[in-house]
Amino acid sequence: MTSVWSSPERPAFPHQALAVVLQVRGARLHAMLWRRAKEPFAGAWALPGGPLRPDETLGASVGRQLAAKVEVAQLAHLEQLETRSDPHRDPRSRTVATAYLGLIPGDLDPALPEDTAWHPVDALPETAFDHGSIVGSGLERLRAKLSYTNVAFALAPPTFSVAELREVYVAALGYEVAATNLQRVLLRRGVLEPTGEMAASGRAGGRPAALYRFATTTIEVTDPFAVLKPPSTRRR
Amino acid sequence: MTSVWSSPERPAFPHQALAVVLQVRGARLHAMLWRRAKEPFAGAWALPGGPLRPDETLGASVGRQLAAKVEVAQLAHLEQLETRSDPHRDPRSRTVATAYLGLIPGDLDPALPEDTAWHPVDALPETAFDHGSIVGSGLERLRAKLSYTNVAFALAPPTFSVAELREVYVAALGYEVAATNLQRVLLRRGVLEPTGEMAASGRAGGRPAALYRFATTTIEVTDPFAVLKPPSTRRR
DNA sequence: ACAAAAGTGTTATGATTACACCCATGC
DNA sequence: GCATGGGTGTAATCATAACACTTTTGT
Repeated sequence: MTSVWSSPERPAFPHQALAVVLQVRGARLHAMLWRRAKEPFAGAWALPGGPLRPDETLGASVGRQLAAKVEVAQLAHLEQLETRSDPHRDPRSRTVATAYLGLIPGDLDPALPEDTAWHPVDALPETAFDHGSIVGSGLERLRAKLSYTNVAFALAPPTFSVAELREVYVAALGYEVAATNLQRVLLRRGVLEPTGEMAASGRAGGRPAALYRFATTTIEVTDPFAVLKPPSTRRR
Repeated sequence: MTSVWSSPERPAFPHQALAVVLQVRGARLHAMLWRRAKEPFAGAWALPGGPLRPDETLGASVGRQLAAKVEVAQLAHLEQLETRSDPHRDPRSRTVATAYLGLIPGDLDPALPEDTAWHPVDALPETAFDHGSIVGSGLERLRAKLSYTNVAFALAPPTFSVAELREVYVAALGYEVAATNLQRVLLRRGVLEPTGEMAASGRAGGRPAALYRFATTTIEVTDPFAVLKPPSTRRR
């Protein structure tokens, strides 16, 4: 199945797989973008991605395209975000695009191609096509999931102190989070577990921090029912 | 822009827009499906939908295709769900499909074509393609959103007693919900407002129920931070 | 000793569940 | 009067936020 047929009855559309890749760098959340050399949007920044091939799924396609920019193994999480279909989103010709959200742990510093760079999500440069608003969707999704799932495992290093984890949350959420409470919430939910090891205390002294890790490195819902919980089963 | 070009560099794919349309009927949540007459999957039940046209968005396409089955004005809510891209999801030839979730208020009983019928989501008949699992995704999305948004407006009649609303929640969530608490949660959040009117009391007597309506008929997040709320701004 | 950083104890707050009880209506 | 629902009052539970205080380290 290397070719796909089309007819007036079943029109066909070029399809792009795009990725919003996010990473916390220097206490700020950044998105990976590459600078377009050619028109349209020459000089503007675009999401990594490219055409879907005849024999791959969108997920596989995103992985493949991303491999041109970073080592894909470094992506700790990848999920489908949304599909954009405005007929004029690409001025050249109609293209449908499905965006994914990818997350990279903060301890990695993947080598990037010449044209590719990290940009703080709260100060994006001029973006190409509808990519700016797609980054917005990715951000929104990440923020929502940080609060009721364990996704933070995909942004944090493998092992970390609560203070470091707090930085990740603050960078991603964009507001202050108290380390004390963060620790307790995540421990009670069983999201974090102590490694038993300690971090060296800083240059200025201070009690050395205990190191933690995420109990799971697969996304899981940790706070299932925001409300309207099913009736409690226990009798008293 | 009535035609779309394709090349080995930019392969094109037929694209379907599908809809998971849900409604509470007789205290059970149902999905709208039509019975396929032709192969493949002759006799199996499929989601309404069809090919994306060259000049429409996916959202518009879903609306148009759905119009062939129900009066679209009856859909109180429609949102994009996900895009399926398995190369073999359609055995005839590769097709990408984007599914939407549509909700119809319980007081309506739209006329359906001959081949189309409602099926309880907890007892679906044999389904075509990957449509069964797409219904599953829709259900999951609905259940999650019932708990932190006001989506229930799209399943409930315009005006209702708390007991009726409770039925909607029970049918959609699949577990018991106490009317007392449901009322208080939704009132406190400002999701419901009293109409001032009363329902006639039933044949067997009983206190007449007060009628309520949803304050908004647009989806809104009503329980924003499951946890990790931003610090409170008020000083004490 | 003292400053710095981490972590624990403790209280307050707020939302929600559970459940007893009171209210309004038809027969 | 009494059965049938509907609605309110209230206590118990639980998760979280806030903050004081203790612990452990470097200088």
